Amino acid sequence: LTTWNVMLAGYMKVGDMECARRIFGEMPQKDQVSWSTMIVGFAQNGCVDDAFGLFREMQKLGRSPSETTLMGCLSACEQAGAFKYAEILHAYVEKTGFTCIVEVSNALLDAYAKCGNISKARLVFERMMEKTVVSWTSMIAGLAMYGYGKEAIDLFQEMELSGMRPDGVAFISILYACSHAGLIEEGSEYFHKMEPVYGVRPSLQHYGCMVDLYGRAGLLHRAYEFVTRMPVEPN
RNA sequence: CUCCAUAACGUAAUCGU
Repeated sequence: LTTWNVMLAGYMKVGDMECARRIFGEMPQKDQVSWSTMIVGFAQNGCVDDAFGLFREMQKLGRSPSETTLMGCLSACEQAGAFKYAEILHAYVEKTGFTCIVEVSNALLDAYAKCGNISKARLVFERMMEKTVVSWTSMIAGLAMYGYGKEAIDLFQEMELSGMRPDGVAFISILYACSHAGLIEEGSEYFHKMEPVYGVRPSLQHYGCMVDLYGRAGLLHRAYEFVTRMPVEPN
C-alpha cells in the first residue's frame, strides 16, 4: 500500500495528474493517505474542483475524510479562494467534532482569511480552546492581508502576553502587516528586536520583508541602503 | 512494544482591468 501511495505522491509532485489518477484507479486498496495524496495533489496543481470531487466521492463511498485529509482540503480552498468550499468543509468539521483538533481549526481559520472572510476567520480564532503559534500567526497574517496593521500589532502583543513565543514565521507575518499598513517605525522596531529580545535570527525572508517595508513606503534610499548592508547574500 | 518509509495546518517580493 505504501508503495502505491509513493507512486501517487510522485506523479502528483511532477504534475502528472493523469498517471496519478490511473494508479489511483488501479490500486487494490486505498487508505486515508491515498485519498489525501490525491486531493492535495489536485489542489496543489490548481485543480480544486477535482480535489473536491474526490472529497465528495469519498463520502459517497462511506469513508470519512480524516483530519489530515480535511486540512489538505482546507488548504486547497485558500489556493483557489474557494469560499463556497470552505463553508462546506466548515459544516463537516463541526459535524465530526474535528474543531477540537487545533490543526484543523488552524486550517479553517486560514482558509476563511484567504477566501475573503476575515470575520469568520476571527470567529474561528476566538472560539479555539487551544491555540498554537500557528493559530496566532494565521490570524495576524489574515488581518495583515486586509491592511489591518494596527490590529495585527495588537494581536501580536496579545500573543506575547499569553505566553506564546513568536517564531520566525510569526515575524514574517508581523513585518508583512507593518509593510502593508505603512507602519515603518513599528516594523523596523520588530525587526531589530528579533534576535536580541526574542532569540529569532532573521532569515533572508525577513530581510526581504524589510526591503519591502521601506520600498512600499517610497523610502527607496533606505531600502537600497538596507540591501547593501544586509549580512546575508541578497537574492 | 519501540523506531523507520508514503499524504497533511501559518511563510516576503514580482501578476493592470
